Amino acid sequence: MFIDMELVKIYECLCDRTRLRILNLLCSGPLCVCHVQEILREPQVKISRHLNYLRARDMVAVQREANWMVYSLPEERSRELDANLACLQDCARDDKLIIRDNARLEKVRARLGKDASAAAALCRGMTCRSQAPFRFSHAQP
Amino acid sequence: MFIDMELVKIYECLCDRTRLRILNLLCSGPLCVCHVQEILREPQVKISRHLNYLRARDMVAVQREANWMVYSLPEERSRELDANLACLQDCARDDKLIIRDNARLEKVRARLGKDASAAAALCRGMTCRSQAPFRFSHAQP
DNA sequence: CAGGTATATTCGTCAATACGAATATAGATG
DNA sequence: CATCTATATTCGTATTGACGAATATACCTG
Repeated sequence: MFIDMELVKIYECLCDRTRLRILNLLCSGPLCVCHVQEILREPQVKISRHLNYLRARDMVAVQREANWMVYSLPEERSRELDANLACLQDCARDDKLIIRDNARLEKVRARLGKDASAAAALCRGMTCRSQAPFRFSHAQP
Repeated sequence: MFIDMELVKIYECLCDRTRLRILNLLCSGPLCVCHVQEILREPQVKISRHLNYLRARDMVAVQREANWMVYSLPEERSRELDANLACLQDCARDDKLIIRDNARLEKVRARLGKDASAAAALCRGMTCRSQAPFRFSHAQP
């Protein structure tokens, strides 16, 4: 209804490079903090604080998954948010950083794809009952 | 090419209520400061400072017109800027403040329409040779 | 419950920004 | 040149946000 209630808030969330990258990632589906961290290659505190910033403004939703916090876009999204995320995806598609992020994201998703339950948990944001959820996927080569 | 070069800058410009309103106005064509001021009903310093902010980031262009400074969107606009301005126009179309701004804007433009040279100068951002450009249009009822 | 892993919070600091009040500037006019 | 009008700048201040280092919390595992 009023500018500040939604639109300005959206732009405030988008006007930081790290948050913009995070939101771009979440457009492809839910992710836990460590995966965001792995993809952006930024320190954990930084990621966590920006996710907190986004959460405080209802731009993302969280769900605990054992030790992991799975962040996703909120299920109910305003028209403004949807429009701006679409615009972002369109604008960012030829940005080098975003391209690199998306490439890394695909790798992570491919890796998760090997563990059906972990991937399913990530995608649904629901409980994963396998013995070591996600664990293997964080091993570095 | 890189996020910060264009996209973040755009969002920084949009993440303030006053700047967002100004940019919405300029989407309809050039305006001088006093008209922006009249439409937004905000103090002159505030308008001037935000216009300066936008100018420093190449989000608007200026042209002096006698005593008046005529602001407009830059002629050459990046794909990102165009996309985001279109998105803004779409999102803001049912915002009460924006609706009120647009209504006032139409009144100003209607008033200017009576003076062909003043209106033309505004629209083209070019010199107006009539004796008292714009003057009458600032008179309050 | 001891220890590990994933994530969040606190703390101190630094830079950016928003604002109003007062003042300065640039051009027009008489 | 004195003055008026439109706009910009400076000043002082308050708020917000970004960051890294260190620490805390929550859940899991043995």
